[in-house]
Amino acid sequence: MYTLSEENYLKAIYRLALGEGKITPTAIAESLGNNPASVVDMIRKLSEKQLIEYDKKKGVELTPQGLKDAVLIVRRHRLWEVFLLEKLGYHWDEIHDIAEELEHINDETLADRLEKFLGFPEYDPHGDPIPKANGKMAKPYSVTLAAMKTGSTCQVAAVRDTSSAFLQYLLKLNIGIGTQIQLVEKITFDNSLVISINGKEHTTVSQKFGDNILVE
Amino acid sequence: MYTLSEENYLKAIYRLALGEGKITPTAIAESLGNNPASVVDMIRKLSEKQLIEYDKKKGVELTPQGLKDAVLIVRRHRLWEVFLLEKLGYHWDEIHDIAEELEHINDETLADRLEKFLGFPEYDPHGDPIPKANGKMAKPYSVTLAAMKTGSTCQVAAVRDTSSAFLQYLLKLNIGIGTQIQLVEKITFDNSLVISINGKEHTTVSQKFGDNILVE
DNA sequence: AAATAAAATTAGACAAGACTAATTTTATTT
DNA sequence: AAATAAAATTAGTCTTGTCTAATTTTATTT
Repeated sequence: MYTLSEENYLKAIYRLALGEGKITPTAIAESLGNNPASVVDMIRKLSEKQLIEYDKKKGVELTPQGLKDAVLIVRRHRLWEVFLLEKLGYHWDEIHDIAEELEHINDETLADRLEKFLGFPEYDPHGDPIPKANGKMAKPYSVTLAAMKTGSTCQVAAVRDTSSAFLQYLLKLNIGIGTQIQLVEKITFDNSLVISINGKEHTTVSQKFGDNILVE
Repeated sequence: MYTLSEENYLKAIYRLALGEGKITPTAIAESLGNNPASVVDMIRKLSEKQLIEYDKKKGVELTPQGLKDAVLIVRRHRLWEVFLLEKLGYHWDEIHDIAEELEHINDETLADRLEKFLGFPEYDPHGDPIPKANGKMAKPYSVTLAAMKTGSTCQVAAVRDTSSAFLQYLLKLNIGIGTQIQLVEKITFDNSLVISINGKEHTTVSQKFGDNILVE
């Protein structure tokens, strides 16, 4: 299929496309930790391969083919995450980096077989929907904990940040997918959140924290 | 750990070291389908990293560290092959190339977890012994079908060639690990073998075929 | 609108790992 | 032992994907 780099660019562009606003070379560079000059080169390459279109006004956009390829990579990543957690017993803070490598293994039927073996999971261990073979997937969760009304109660549906720093912090706080959280108070000074985890003790977390928890 | 190329060289050298005779740059080049000039470069690189030693007289040898690393790659390859066959339902002619990619995924505990998940298999689907975490493994099978006495009966223990061309041929002949074969006759003209598969009809196969079947 | 800042782009360099062609070294014949 | 063949090595090139530094373009301030 494509080189490792090409796939990583496709994935980065796909992820950026989920947010709003146009996708600039600088944004891609930041997302991949690369230099913008390198990104310009790769934009040229992927454009020639008809996987993206680049227009100074509109920014970078995936073509239908590019989108299809990007979604396949995401599909593989998320399926492997389920495998690592459920079958091999990893914790959710350990699986991202390994899946980052596994996702590039390309075989006609591998993802489909893995999906079947795992029982056609809908969501990965971080709460992200797993694309089906046809590219369709459940709608991602989008409401953040920080956006909830004071006093309301919700359940953790997904995490935005999948860094092990964040996930280990959640582990320490006893928060996982499905954990019930009540938003007790918003501190107006710095938008900190006072929350109650599973009806237990009150804890204060930062706004950044609240922005990275998606609830339902 | 190492680059993809470095790992592939280590693996190739390991495989060649199982045979007899010294390991020359040319042999490595043939084994990887590379140019000898490229091999010379990599020999220099791996020597600097103390993974191999190269002496014109003795040829290439793995250092203790190089051997350890090579065995780990082989371990990962063979464990993934078991996974692909037993858990994902691939046939044995389809798994080699995928395992060739999976084997390079490096994680502290991945191979150990996979091994446990698979129930600590001793042999892979081609009959090759799977190295344990400490590097030890069962002795590989070494007696070829071609080396058997006329009239004797044996069981297929392993295959030397893991190309899908060979494995598909075996599939067509209904030969797998454990299949009983009787060596009915050796044709002296070209060393062809007349065999009886599972006590059934007689079939003639080439010497090359007989050299690639290991029996017990 | 001019000045300034930010973003995008170009030009040129570099490392890895492959190649070809030429040369040197080693091995094998005659 | 000389001639020849084979293997090993060197030298130089190429591609991929990155980088830095310099320049140009676009956006934002004042």
